[in-house]
Amino acid sequence: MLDLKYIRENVDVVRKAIAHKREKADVDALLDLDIKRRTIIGEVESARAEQNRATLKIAEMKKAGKETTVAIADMRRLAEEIKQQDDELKVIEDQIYQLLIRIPNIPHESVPVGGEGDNVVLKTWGDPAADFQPLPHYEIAERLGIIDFARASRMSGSFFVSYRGLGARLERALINFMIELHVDKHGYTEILPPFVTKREAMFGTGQLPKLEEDMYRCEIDDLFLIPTAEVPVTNLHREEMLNGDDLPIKYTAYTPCFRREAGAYGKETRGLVRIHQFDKVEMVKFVKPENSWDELESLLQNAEDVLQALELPYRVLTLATGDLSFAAAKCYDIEVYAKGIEKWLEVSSCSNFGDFQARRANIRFRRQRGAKPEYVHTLNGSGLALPRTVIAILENYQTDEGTIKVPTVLQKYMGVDIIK
RNA sequence: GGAGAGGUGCGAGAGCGGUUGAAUCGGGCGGUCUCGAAAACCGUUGUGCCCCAUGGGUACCAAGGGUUCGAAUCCCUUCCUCUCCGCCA
Repeated sequence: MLDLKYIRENVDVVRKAIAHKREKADVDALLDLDIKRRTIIGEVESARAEQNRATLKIAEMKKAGKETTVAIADMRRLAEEIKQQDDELKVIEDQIYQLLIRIPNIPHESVPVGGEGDNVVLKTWGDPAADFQPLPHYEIAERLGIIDFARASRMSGSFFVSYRGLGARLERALINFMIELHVDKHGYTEILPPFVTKREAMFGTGQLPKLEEDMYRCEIDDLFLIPTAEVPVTNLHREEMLNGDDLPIKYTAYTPCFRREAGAYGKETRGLVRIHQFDKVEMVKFVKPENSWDELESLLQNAEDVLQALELPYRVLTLATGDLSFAAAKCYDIEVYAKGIEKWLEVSSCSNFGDFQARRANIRFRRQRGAKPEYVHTLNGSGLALPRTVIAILENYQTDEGTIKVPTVLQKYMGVDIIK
């Protein structure tokens, strides 16, 4: 959410941001309502001031034993008026809020303007070339009996999977490896949060109101299954005043993620590429405003470190404005190369949200005791999403005998050096 | 699931429906004293919004409604915390 005052004073910047992000938001209506709002506030508040004065006078009159019925009758009328204006104000403020929460964050100046085709490849690491054509992961996994697509679909529907034997073990190995890397080497604190949150939490990080259709929801309790650990972990500090000395706060968390992927069924989603439930290790940071751009770079580096340790080829993209998510000011995508299906697959998005989420979730800090509260900046990035990492391992570490070598860093977790 | 208790400022904690933005204590900050420190004493110590803006106004005592001329204080709803009983991984 942007600051209303900021919008009022920077209309053009906001308009441009909306256009570049290919969002729809009615700035004119917002400004209109803002003017109305301020007019009414002026009226209501002077009426209140009068009411407050009168009310003191009545108290004095009573104390002095004077007759107050006339004064009270007058006040009754005034109170009625105030109530009416107040109701009107409330309607307007609600309308303003509804418009406000639909205005996207403003892209950073370094973000290329355009759509998906304008994403910029920032760098490529490792070698995507293969010396033989490996099988797609879904075939090799099926053959080795480490992922069971058919039975998972039978009980839960399509796009759910069940890992088995060393497949399940590989999943756990990756989770442990990533968490330990971020905790031991990158200085993050591990969090194991709830996997279900309330509506307000989804609002805080910006999933709602836009993405309601993309989430699983427990109707009776109005609770949502998290689509990413970003939601519970960022919301840990919702409505809090943090101590400036404690910043930056860096959390990493493993959670399963649930996404309905409504309307996303297509032919490019075979196997593990797009599933309704997947595991992910996430990194979340709360930082001082002046540091957030540096923190974005180190966040990206932390995510890259995972792929480098796994020795998987990848590239980094700077997303163009049109591809940027609603709440992000800037975002890097990391895509791992899968040699079997011959595709670059997104395994991480590292974003700086500036104060956009913090304002919405009301996460602030004070530099020192007694200093003015300021909004923190929040960032998050996957480190990494598991299924596509598994795809890359199954395809890139495949041998021409149809076995899978276990990446060196995972061997101590797997207990074996080959899956056969 | 059943029965209770409670949610007040940075913390603890008070608050007959009318100078309560909120007593008191503690903490923080500033000062006096001191060679320095401690102690003691004095002062100070919230956020948002609006405006004819070095000032004025208004709102906020979990959240939202209601009663009233006037609500932290009374009523209703919701959320959260705690205790006891039951049930359960």
